[in-house]
Amino acid sequence: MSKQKTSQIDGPTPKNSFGFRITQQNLQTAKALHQHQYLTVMSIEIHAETRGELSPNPEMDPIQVIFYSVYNDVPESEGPQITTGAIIVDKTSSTPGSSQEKITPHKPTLLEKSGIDNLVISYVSDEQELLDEFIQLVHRWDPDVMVGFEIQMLSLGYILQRAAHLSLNICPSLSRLPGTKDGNRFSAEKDPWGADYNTEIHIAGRIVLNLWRVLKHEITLNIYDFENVAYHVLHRRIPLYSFKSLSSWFNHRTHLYRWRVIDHYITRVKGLLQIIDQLDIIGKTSEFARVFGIEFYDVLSRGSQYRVESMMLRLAKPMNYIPVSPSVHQRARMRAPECIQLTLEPDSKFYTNPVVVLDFQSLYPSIMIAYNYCFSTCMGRLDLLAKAHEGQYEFGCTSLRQSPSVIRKLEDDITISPNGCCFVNQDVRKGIISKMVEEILNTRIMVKKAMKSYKDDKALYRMLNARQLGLKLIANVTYGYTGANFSGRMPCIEVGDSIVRKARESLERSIKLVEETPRWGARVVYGDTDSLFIEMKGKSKDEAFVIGQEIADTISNMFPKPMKLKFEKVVYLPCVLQTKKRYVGFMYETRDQKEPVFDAKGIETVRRDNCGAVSKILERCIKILFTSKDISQVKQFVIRQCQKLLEGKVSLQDCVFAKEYRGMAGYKPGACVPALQIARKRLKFDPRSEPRTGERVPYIIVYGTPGLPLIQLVREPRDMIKDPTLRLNGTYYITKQILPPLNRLFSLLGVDVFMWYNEMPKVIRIVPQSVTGAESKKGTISQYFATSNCPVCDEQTKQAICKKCMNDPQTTTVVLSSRIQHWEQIYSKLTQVCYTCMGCQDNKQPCISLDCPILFRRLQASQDNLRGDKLRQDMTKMLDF
DNA sequence: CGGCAAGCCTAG
DNA sequence: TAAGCTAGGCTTGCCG
Repeated sequence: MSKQKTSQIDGPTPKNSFGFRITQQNLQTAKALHQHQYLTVMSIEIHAETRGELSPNPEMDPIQVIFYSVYNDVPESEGPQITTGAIIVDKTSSTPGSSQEKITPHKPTLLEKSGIDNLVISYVSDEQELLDEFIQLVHRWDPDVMVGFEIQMLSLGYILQRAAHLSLNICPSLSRLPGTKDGNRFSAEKDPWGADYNTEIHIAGRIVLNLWRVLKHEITLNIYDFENVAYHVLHRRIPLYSFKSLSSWFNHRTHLYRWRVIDHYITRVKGLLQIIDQLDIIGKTSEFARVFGIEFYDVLSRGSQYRVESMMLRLAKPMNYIPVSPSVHQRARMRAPECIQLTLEPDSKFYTNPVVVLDFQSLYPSIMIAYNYCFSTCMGRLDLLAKAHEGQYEFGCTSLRQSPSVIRKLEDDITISPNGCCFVNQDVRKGIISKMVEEILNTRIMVKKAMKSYKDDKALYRMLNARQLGLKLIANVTYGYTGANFSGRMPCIEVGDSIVRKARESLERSIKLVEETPRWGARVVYGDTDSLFIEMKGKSKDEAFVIGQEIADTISNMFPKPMKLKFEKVVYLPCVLQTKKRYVGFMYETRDQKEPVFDAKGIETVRRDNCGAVSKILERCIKILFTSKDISQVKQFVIRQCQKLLEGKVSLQDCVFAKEYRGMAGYKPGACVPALQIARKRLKFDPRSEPRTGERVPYIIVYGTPGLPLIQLVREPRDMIKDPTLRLNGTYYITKQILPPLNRLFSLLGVDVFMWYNEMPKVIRIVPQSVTGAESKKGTISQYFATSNCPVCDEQTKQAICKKCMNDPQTTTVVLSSRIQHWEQIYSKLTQVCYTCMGCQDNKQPCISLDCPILFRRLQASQDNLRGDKLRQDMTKMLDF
């Protein structure tokens, strides 16, 4: 990687300080570099022999197989690109030492179907050999990047921990510098700070990626497990098996099920590489490394301060600048910021007139350039400067001294920011940040131009896009750097505040102009930091486009270059402004666009802290409202959905919440959060199953005794499958999750959504009058489900279980639990079949529906002791239940 | 019941 | 240890 990364910087008279010259030749070189990165990426997963329901534990469970897939990015003529294989411990393996062979599977049809072919399989006789073979494998391929989906508990981490358990430190042997101790480390279990972020694996000369963590920054998902990522990135549904199933299949004495295990992990190792390729992770990261001038791994592991500094210091050094490095104390003493961005309180309502959205293009960077705001041009606050004359005065987190003669000389070359800070003009001295940001923006424009002419060249286009993106990122965080308070290495409140204040002033001026120009007939209804939402009363969409452009041009002319109010070519028609930072609309980007795009900001449709049902229903409702403008249709839809929820006829997946787990140390004592609750529960059962810090932990809400705090109703989704007595808390989902967001929106139209629900005919739910003692706790089963028949004897009763059966608890228990067991069996079969079924893929949802012919047939086939009609009957019962 | 802190996630 | 920024809305549980 280092081969390609740098040399440009020292090249002959680069066009700008970062060495980007967008020339024909340059692009060709870049292209050549990007067609092949000459990188080798190896993905690794392991299978260990687990015990019961427990997760693999390196102190107990030996590794049975190491799976790998290697992507070798070289021109094709030089060899195959992807090699996939496994090293298997087989105690029966007669050959001492390892034997390598290219196997043709003995059951071709089965295996071909599963995609198991062309595997490089080697057998070893024990774990020790497995590790040796693995080390050799690594040296044979010599991968630049080693990756596992989760490398702390599984994959590479498990291998290292297991080796450590066997008193081996194989970290150095895996590295490219086997002799050195430096740079090879991994912390097995506990980490001095208790945080998991730092338990990373370092192997000298190789980059080790914990893929799910990388993906967290790459794409926005509700849950970051392999299956969900594969679904969203690769558009493939991949089944999830428990460790228990995998272990039992692997160890089955007939070896008949082993292929499933192999298939599972091979899908995974291959999938990892496909995900990396699909998202262009390696390409993008390398490109960022080049743009920022930092190392590959640092792009992923370090913050934006590091990036800004890398770019800024490269500019500063030749100019003989040294950055200040304030102490913690100095930083803490710095003045607090006095300005905040301007966020207007929106005129909250449903807009049927067109609303035009204008925003300043890269406002903060533009201000830095236009007004030459920078550390190196700031003279400090005017009041201090005037008083200070001889002595030192406060500046940023340090102090400044200017001789009066200098101040006097500069008097005519100073601009004063709206909050009273002085900056010298750019002919006196051009600010470093200003210069840096200017070059970044210019380069970005060049790159974007180049992208247009290379649309057909996928590799080059991707690279340019990555570069363009990197530049945009860095321009936007440069302001953050000046204001970085608590962690900042070089914050300067004067600079940061001036930028914010100027931005605020600019936006205010723009608003004023719009309101003072009656011929536009426009009214500003909302604005945030750099944007204006303008209602065009009585205007058509076309007129809105014309006037919008005119406003944008007029306002842009009021400001120095490169400040520009851009008509982002967005007209909303119609739209709803809910509150600050929350709005939705049908968006038109061009005048001739026929179908609008649904665009939502901040509301529940785009937030990950509610379940799928909430965002789906809300989005549907808004769409119905926008297209039909008929509230009764919305009402009808909402009521139907509520009924489905109450009847429990809703896909479990739509009711799953997932929130980030901060780690045991990440919560205040006494914190009461679902993710923490689940983590505690899992820890009690199996320390290895604790969610990773930063992991999004899924949960659902079930029914329970009335009065219980919500936290007691939190369950993991898989509990739902294991324990059929649990029922989704339809009431909670409706009244606490679905209706409130709907109501927030529709109350703006004077509609009370809760009324719809209250008036709705509901399923009769009979709650037992008295819940007494332990017996009822155990038997929560029937307390909250809709029936007026006794589930045991089927006699009519007003209670959950009729009096007769209540008096015969033993029979009741037996009847109920055996029925539960039966249902449970069918249900687990059902979900299993459904999740692996390819039949209704276009639905993109597991149907778990009786109407699915494929499901029904498969289920019937798997339950050969069941007659079709009986099965159907049972299934109906279960689904109702 | 209202006010408040903690927690989460988003806009810009 | 290393860590861009602030505003803002919303839920939940606790306290007076």
